[in-house]
Amino acid sequence: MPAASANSNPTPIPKRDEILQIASRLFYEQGFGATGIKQIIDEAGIAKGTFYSHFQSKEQLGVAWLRARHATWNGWFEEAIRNRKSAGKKLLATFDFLESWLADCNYRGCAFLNTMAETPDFDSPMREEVTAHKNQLHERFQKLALEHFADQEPEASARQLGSVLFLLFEGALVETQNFHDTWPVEVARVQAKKLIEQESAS
Amino acid sequence: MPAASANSNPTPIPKRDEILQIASRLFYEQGFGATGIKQIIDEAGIAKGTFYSHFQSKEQLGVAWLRARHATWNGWFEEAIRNRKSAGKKLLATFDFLESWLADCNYRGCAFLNTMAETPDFDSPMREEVTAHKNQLHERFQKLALEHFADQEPEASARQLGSVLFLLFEGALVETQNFHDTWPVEVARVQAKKLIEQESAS
Amino acid sequence: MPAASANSNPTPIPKRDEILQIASRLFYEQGFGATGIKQIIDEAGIAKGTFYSHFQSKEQLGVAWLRARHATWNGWFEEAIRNRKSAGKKLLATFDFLESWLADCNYRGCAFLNTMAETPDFDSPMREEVTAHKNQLHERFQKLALEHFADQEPEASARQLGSVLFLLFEGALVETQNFHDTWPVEVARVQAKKLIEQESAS
Amino acid sequence: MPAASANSNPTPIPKRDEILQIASRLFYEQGFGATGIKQIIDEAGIAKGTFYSHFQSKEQLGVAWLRARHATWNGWFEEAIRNRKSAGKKLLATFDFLESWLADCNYRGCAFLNTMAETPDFDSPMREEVTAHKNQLHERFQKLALEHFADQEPEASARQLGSVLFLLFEGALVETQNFHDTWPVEVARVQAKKLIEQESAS
DNA sequence: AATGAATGAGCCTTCATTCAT
DNA sequence: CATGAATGAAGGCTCATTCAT
Repeated sequence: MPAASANSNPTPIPKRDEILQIASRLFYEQGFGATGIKQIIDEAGIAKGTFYSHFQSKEQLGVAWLRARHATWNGWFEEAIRNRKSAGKKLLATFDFLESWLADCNYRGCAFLNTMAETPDFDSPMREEVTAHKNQLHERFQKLALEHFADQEPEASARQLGSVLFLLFEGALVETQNFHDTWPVEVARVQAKKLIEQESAS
Repeated sequence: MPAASANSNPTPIPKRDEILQIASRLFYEQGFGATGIKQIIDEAGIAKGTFYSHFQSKEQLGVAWLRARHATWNGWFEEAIRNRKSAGKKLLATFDFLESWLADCNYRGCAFLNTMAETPDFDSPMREEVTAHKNQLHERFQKLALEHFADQEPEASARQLGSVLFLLFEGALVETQNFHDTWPVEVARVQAKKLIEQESAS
Repeated sequence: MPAASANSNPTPIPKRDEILQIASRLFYEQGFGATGIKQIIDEAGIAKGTFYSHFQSKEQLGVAWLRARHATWNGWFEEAIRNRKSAGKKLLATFDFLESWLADCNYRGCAFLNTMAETPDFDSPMREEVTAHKNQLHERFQKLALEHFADQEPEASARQLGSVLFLLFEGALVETQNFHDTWPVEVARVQAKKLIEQESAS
Repeated sequence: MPAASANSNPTPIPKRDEILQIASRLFYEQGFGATGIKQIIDEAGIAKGTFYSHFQSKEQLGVAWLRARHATWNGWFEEAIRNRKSAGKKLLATFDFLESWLADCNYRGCAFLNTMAETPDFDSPMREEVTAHKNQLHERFQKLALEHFADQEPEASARQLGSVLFLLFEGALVETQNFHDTWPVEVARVQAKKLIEQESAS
């Protein structure tokens, strides 16, 4: 037995993370409400009590899921636009990212919007995560828009364009999920290109 | 007893309709999954068996709900744009309607998109109702766009604009629900106006 | 098959009553809190849901138990004093009853006081049953005392004696349960006799 | 580090005592069965294992609670009668003490009788504490009665009176807890006075 | 001593559906 | 058509206790 790092467990994933990982998959694929604690602990191979020693409640697990998802998804998003040379190119690239991500996730769509749909209470902890996530995404679009339109448009106008691109992004996301077809992304991208380039040209 | 209007029975509301009406309210406010049969029959004041003599299953009730909702919501939509004198005006009016409807429903949003979010199976009966509803709405936007842009744009371009307006509508809908604030509708309306009028001007 | 009353089921005990009967035994023997719904339904041979179609909640079952117990126990009490020729004799007979009942129930004591002990919340539905039961028992002692002392004592004094006999009864009950020995009943009876007869003599 | 009082450790409260103190409050207020280990360790700010290194089991903690409670309550009792000049006065003073104590504890009543009620097994360790406590209290009443009635009554008669006063005390205790009203103490005190003084007079 | 993850049986309650009446 | 008792799996969560660290 030379070292613990040899074969089987190179730091065997802290149990809490394993639970979160399994739950994340199930919440995303089936929905938060449709996923029971039992399924999570069965797939994790642990006892009920073990689960509750790691998470106060199912809702707290839901919050942890959305927080982790926020980091993960933002990572994908930023990575996808990182190499683009300008803010305009980055804005356009978001729609390429949208298309490939939605195909990859089998059109299950946005974990946050799906959660919002089954969480009517606006003040619930999970809804706060949803709002925070979308707020940040909206701000990201605005920041890119401000950068791109800075020298040709007044700030208010640039902000409006950032919001429009955000809404096109969200609309395309939701309708691609709905139709299981990426035509909405294509439509949005075409319009986005027009907005981004036309303004430059005028 | 020749006619139902004869004596004892002023046909108040057929029981099936009453159940559907109550269920519709609950499904919309709380979500389909979060609403139990028990609550429905309790509020309707009927027995379990009575419910199942009217509806095969909860899912069938869900389908009936979405079908009725489709008719109702489309009625609101058409009514809201009926008086506008041109297709362009009608397209713009859809955003006014969106704003007032979302405020009226306490930002609970779209019954169809909410249902989609908690129904991962694309082939399920309820998802079919969702897809059908959004398909028709999209076609409505295209039809109006074709009418409005008919003489100044090629058909493909008009269709693209119809789809863009649809995506702006859907994006604004979803984000107004999310933020409990109508700024997204305002953003979408401003852009919609630009698209509708600018094209006319160019 | 001549009649349903022949052999097996002469009105087979309504299921609700059977549940109540089983639960009553378990609540009394083990305590309300220490008895789980599972044990009740297992002994009744029914499903969880069946239980909940008969009783709203465990607490409601508890209330039903105490109400039934009130009727049963009062029946025993009244039966035990029924044949005595005078109010004084009846008052004395309550202590004979107390002794034989406590031995019969294996010194498990009073269902109501036991329930009170594990129900700190004074306003809870089960506590209300306890208070009502003891109130009525107290009033029974007072009524007998008024009858017995009517012509030799002012009313207030007769009431005081009724209450004293009630407290002796309750004290003896509780301490016989505690010690698993009926000496407290004996002590109480001797004192009761003195109070009942001495007053007559003075 | 010769003595524990040296530097860092002003020995605030030994941890075991702190646990016991917290548990005592919770057991008394909520009942033994209704109080979970988790609540105790949470309020004590310690870990599960720490708890079990101080107490073998919940039941052993229960025993420790009752032993400590015995000492505490007896202290209150003795303190309350200490200044009275005679055994007769002391006997009477027990009812004054009863009244003020029951009001102070918010009518939660006697920890021992409450525990008895939820502990059907007569031979269990906790029941032994209950029996021991009540035995000693009964003996205390007898001792005072013997002292008070010594020269006017035969011993057996004095003992009987001691037991009667004990039963009145217990009955008043239990019914004051039940009714959340001290009338039972008042009734018992009036009778006690009569017994104590009348015998002296006869 | 002290930690807190792990256990597994148990808590009370609700689920959608069926079926004998 | 209507009733509501019956099902059995599942819901989220707590229980007292153990044990490797």
